[in-house]
Amino acid sequence: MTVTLADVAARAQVSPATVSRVLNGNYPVAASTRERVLRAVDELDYVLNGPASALAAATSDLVGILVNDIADPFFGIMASAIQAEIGGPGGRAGGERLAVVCNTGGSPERELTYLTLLQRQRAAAVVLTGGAVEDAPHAAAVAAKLRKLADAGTRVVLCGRPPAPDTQAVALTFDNRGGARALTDHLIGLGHRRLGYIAGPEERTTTRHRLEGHRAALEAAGIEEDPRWTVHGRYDRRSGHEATLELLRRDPSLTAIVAANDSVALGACAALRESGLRIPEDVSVAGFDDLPFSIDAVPSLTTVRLPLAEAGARAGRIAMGREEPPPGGIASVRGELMVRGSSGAPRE
Amino acid sequence: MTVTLADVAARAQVSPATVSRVLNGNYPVAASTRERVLRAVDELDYVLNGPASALAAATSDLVGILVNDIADPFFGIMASAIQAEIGGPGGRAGGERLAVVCNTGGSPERELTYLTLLQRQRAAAVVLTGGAVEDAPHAAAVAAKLRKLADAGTRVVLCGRPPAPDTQAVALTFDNRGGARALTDHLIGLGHRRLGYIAGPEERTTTRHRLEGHRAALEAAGIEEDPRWTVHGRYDRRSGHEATLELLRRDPSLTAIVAANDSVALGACAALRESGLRIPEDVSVAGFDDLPFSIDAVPSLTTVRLPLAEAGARAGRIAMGREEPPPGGIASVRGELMVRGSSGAPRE
DNA sequence: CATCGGATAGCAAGCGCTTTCTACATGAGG
DNA sequence: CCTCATGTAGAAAGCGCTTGCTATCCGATG
Repeated sequence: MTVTLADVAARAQVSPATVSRVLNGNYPVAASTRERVLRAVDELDYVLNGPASALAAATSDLVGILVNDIADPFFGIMASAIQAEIGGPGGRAGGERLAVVCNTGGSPERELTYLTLLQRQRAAAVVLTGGAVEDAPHAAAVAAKLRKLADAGTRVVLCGRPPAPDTQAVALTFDNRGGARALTDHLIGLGHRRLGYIAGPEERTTTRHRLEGHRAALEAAGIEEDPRWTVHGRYDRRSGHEATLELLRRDPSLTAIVAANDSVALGACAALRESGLRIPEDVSVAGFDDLPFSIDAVPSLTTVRLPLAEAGARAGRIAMGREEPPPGGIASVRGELMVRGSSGAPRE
Repeated sequence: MTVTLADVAARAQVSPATVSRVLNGNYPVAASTRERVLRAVDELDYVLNGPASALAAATSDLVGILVNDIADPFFGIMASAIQAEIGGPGGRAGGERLAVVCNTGGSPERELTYLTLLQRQRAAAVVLTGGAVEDAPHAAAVAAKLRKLADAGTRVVLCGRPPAPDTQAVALTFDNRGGARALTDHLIGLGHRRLGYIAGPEERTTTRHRLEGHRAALEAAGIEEDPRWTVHGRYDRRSGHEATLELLRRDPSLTAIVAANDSVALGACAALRESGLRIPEDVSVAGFDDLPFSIDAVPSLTTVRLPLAEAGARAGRIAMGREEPPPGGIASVRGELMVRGSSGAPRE
């Protein structure tokens, strides 16, 4: 039924070994023979059996990409960039790799399960994107897994994720703390003194780092933070909406709201408008990430641009061994403050 | 170095066959034996060799998802929904499948290459999302590939894509025509008579169907369309921006602009604002898809909601054989008109 | 003219797992 | 007491490919 290497070999009047070598192109084969084989492949419409060759060669052309939420452009952009670099179809010839995008939904268990699944597939490389969950046992489990993967020859790269100690994983970390600091500095510079902060889920590194940057800015400016000014939520619009109403309830005198990311900021904007507040005249709003839609918000969103595509591309290249890992295996990727219409001086 | 089934068998004092059966759970194994095996697996930290078992069993647990652009939430949302249903980790027990998300970038060649790659991996199922390219040779090539995949036992589902004739592929098609018709009907109902249309790339089914729906509405209302009112572009914001300026140049008297999708509509809004025009007082704008950000636009976008997540989930279930395909293998998924702030009666 | 080395091609041994078929108990039924 | 289903486990034959090693053919060399 299905055509195998042997069929092609028979048709081309050569041995299976030769066909394999023609297909893999890593062994001298006479031009005439090659052509004969290629013709046979074509005529029989032969398609290599991936699992079989992976088994025999003990390698695979699968590359895993772990994301928290593929429906979120934050991850989509990174995944797309990684994907473009791992040399899938369209990339430079030779390595035709398949990107396996795994949606963890932010769940530690699923993260682990996916890593096992990728280990099972003997993935050529794995890229983990986005913040990590801050839970010691889980972090240890992940580190152990990553170590095992590395041992098995899988290259591991972290993109937008803090380094994993005791691991050979290369880390391209976003400077969330620095970006948040710059953002809040900007608001303080405009004259704001009462700033609400809508943080992400409690246990994530990204959440903590951004919050720390924010607080560092407050502290540097001698502003004492009111505990009521911080609300935790998810990284989505809805959460921003709810959190904003909550902040407004707790302290109606806030003049600025800093959000965990752009989606949250958009939700905040909506809530403010519904509350009859103008942006930025009554309340300034700031986001984080600078996703494509941020510039289209009205007013356009002041935020911190993270070079998602660039970082993803770099992670992809490193995963493919096409670029040297940064010294020490760790690089910090900085964000850039984008001042736009949603931030202004506080009223009066 | 790496632990194999045989090692586990030795440790558990059983034959490899038994270990395999315990792991696959499709053959009676005495409880005590099972436990012994499981313990050995645990102690040795054994991980099944995916390629090997795929080869031996002639099946794989990979599911391919083809998308045009994973960075676009339109596809991200569908991919996410499909993924959730194919029973990856977190899904109901048993089938732990890996979703292979392939980014075609809208390129026919890459689409074909990816299909071959998935065929090579002996994918369990393949879901193709988004519109198809309207090019006879290419369509034929894809159809041939799909046929071959189906022959090899791979289930093929089209999600948000027109049916592929002569193929066993199940199709969940979006009623783009109907949605577009409803949308333009709405605008005409508001009193608009001069409507610009920013279409997607020429050769795509989605583009054509939406445009046809739009024109059908015009015709039904007895409005003769001016060729200058249609501009083609890409499905992104940038394109919407440029196309809008072009439309305005061609006919400044337009009172409404219908966009190929929400991103394009957002670009259109930006261009209009920059041109000093108010929305919807001076010009109404409408999008398509109802992506999450559409409701946050200011004014919020009138658009056609496509049940992306629902369709994706259904496609995923069908791909897994967990839901009956629709009768005839074809189902039309309707959109829903969402009237919001960006559309209003024309001026004067 | 015998010999040698380079270029090609083939042989055959796996890679690690699944699965059919067979073997062996064991307790039930006659 | 013997025969038989019934329930479990093992032996072994692949699955389709890669690759180290060997064999062969040739023109080049001494």
